[in-house]
Amino acid sequence: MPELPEVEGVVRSLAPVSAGRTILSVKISETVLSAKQIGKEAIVKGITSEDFISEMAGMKILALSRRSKYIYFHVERDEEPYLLVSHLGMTGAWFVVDTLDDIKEERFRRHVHVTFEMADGGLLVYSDIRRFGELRLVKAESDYPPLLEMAPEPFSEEALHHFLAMCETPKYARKPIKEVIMDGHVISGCGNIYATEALYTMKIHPNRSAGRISKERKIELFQTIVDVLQESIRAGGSSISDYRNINGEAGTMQERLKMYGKKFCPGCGTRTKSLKIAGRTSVYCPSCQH
DNA sequence: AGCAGCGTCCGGCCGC
DNA sequence: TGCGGCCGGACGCTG
Repeated sequence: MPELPEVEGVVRSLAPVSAGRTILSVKISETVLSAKQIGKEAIVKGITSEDFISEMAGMKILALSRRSKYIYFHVERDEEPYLLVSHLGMTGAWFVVDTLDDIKEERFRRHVHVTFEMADGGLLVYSDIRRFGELRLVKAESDYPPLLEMAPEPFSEEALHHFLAMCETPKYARKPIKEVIMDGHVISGCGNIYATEALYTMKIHPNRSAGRISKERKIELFQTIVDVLQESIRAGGSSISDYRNINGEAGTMQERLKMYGKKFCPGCGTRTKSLKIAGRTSVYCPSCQH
């Protein structure tokens, strides 16, 4: 389940082996081709398969960056810049290999959906077991408004003020704090794992209304989220279920998690509880979190 | 106009 | 061993 730290790890490992290379041609899996043919938006979004294939041919990858949980491939063709935006969804993964057989893990090898054949011979491969991910080619972020509506990067200077201001709007003030911090319009890149961890560290019940937390505590909560995201980046991300970086390496952050997926509170030993908030499982300690 | 709530995209896994 | 139900980021649509 890639959240910001996992996506950061992908960008860091993918950039050095893909930047500077040129895409010769593109292959899309039969699964995706037929899904798109019957009108579904399958992985390659906002464009027909044929157009994606012809648009991507000849693209040179200039650089990679991360924005929230999105990977941005900065590309150009005939000196015209484009952005190839990649979201990993639940189970997306990138590989740089010579042949598909080099993808060692069978479950990824079985679900290869987009293969970019590079001019220098290698392959840049997108695999996605559940197909919740997406690839979207745009001229610029403004071509796809949701990209402009994302909260600032959590490590940027304006992120804290953005968070505090959003908490005070009528839309968010009465919502559960967990729903608020997981909303990409409020904080970028904080998914279920890190929201769960930060609320546990802060001893805040996930269902508490955002408006019923003092400004001081909200500032501390924000800093806790930033800290846990940075700790996870340093640890190479959390390898829960299907996340690997492009070298097939698993991160170690999952070993440092204190509440996500736990049956008992590591602090007091109380059996944890779980409730649904905004459709997502939210684990907490009923004794420590209020 | 803006928002809440639901549908959508799926394979894997769990429990019966 | 077979199978129905559940899970989940984030957008898009509906009412």
